[in-house]
Amino acid sequence: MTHQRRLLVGIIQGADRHLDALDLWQKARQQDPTLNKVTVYRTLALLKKHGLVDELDLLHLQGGRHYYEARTTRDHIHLACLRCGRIQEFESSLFEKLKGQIERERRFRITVVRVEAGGYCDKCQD
Amino acid sequence: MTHQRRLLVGIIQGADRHLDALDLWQKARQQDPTLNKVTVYRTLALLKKHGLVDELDLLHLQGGRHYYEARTTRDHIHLACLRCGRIQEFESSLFEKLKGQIERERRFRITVVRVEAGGYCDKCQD
DNA sequence: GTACTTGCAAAGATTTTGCTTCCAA
DNA sequence: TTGGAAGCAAAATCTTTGCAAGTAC
Repeated sequence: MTHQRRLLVGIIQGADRHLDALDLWQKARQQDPTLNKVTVYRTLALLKKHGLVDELDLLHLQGGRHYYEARTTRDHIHLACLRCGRIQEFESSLFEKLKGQIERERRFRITVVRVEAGGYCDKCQD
Repeated sequence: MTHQRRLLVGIIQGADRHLDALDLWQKARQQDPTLNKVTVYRTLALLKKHGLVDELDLLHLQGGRHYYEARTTRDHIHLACLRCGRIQEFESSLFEKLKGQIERERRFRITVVRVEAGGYCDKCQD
């Protein structure tokens, strides 16, 4: 556990929105200007491999980057508004049931699941 | 409607697996060797914009590329085995109910939805 | 002390853009 | 004929790799 990793993990856990690698690097550099972008990518890969962060695309609303969030106890769905860009999160017991159905009917053991819906949020409908 | 577009659309619709831009280009070149890779990207962007193809990442099992499939009448879930790489598709009325719940409870009008689950398929469990 | 991590530079992979020429309608 | 599309080359974006030097334990 290096101080670079401690710093990056702290930023991800304290984030109030989804960060991509560049966002994370820029925030980290405010506290440690020598921290290299490559270290960000390597740390994200490590955290992802260990299941501590989830990787999202948010439907590539703004290019091909990936966003990261600390894994929480309960899976949730991301709703991305195609007009205003707002990202909402949504939890549902139906979603939990759906995962159970997949595990039972296909005998597929789920370790990571990503649900992203695009459309128009309540504020962006005519 | 150019012959390049006709060719690319035909390949996507006839595909028996998920193709990325390079796959598509290589298949297209067999029939029209002058077809440019850029045309593939531009055509995919157009089809995506018009909702005729869906873009997937399949959890980036092998790098950061995108995969495309012709949009079908019914949404489905992609199950990616982290060990053998097999991709399964799964349809479920629970999934339809879940979408309905989101639309009702959040008043969010869904136009595109992507569900990708990673884990271990029936053949890859101990 | 040693195995693992970092920084740096460079390369790699994927996708996009500018611009000219061409073609479908 | 004309506006949009394709081809080509080059650039932009995002991510990974090789290697020497540094650091946690």
